[in-house]
Amino acid sequence: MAVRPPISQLDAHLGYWLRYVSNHVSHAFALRLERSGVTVAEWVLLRELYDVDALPPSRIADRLGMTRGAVTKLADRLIVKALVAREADAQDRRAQTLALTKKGEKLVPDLALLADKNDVEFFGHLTHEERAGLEQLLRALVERCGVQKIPVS
Amino acid sequence: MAVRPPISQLDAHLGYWLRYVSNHVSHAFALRLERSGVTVAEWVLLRELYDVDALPPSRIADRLGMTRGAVTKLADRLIVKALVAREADAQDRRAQTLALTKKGEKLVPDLALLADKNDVEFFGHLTHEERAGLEQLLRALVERCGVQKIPVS
DNA sequence: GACATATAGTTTCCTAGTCAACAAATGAGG
DNA sequence: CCTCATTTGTTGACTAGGAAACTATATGTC
Repeated sequence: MAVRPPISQLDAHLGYWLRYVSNHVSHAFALRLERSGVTVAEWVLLRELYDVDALPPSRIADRLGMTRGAVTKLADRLIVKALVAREADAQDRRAQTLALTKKGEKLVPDLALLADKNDVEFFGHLTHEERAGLEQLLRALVERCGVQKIPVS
Repeated sequence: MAVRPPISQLDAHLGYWLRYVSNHVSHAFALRLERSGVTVAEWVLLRELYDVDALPPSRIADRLGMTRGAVTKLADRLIVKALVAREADAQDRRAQTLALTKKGEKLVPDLALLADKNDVEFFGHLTHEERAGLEQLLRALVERCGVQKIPVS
């Protein structure tokens, strides 16, 4: 084999390790959610709606960092599952609003427990200092990147 | 609005922050790669082939944590771009092998520089200790999760 | 040797996004 | 008012991946 100029290894990058761990944590969480018939993106939307009465899809698209088209389809799926309801806006006839149904409202706290458990599974063994340090470091990185969206995938 | 039972916030989870940062780092890298007409998954495959003469698709699927079907398509795209070549295995007529073309071999070091730059953009401002600590923590997490795959997306 | 089983890669169907074109409604300027 | 630009949500074409069925070849057993 021809000798090739040496270049940096994939795993020489922090971005590599970050994605590695992040993928695993998310995948494990997706598996937990699976039994409830909900995807991670769906969970995030549901969780957003839990804290407020209702949100227009466009706001959700902004917050989740998705296109409006994607939110339309995401909402469609949640409506089919009867977890979310669409309502017309009284003032602006272009606009809508999405809100949790009773069923959705009931489900979200259970899913939140799954999220808690998942975090414990992966980070529970860290010391308090390690956890705090990691969170602070990640928050600082986000700060530096400017205002950003909720990671959905 | 009905008062709802309080539950944990999305951003109370380390997994949330991890994904948040990871998504941004990867997205920024994808933008850098874009000018070379290569996706992140394609980059990872190219980088894997750089260190060896050739690999069968099944090995690649294992290493990248993708299905063999996905590797077939990924390889197809790289072949169209003339960065990778398929070769039949002499011994086993089921098997193939993927290898970099001259063009691919030439491109990979450039892409490696992009990866380096991207990592500097996001983590360059950290102290040496912070970087080392983060990497060690992430490596330890991976260790705990067992042997895993290269994160591709 | 012949047949059952396993393996390598492909293909098809499905999911979940993006992007760009679109229709309907609003709002701002003349 | 009227018109033109903007905004809201939807749609359709496309991309990238997973799951499982499929084809061809190899292997192991009787």
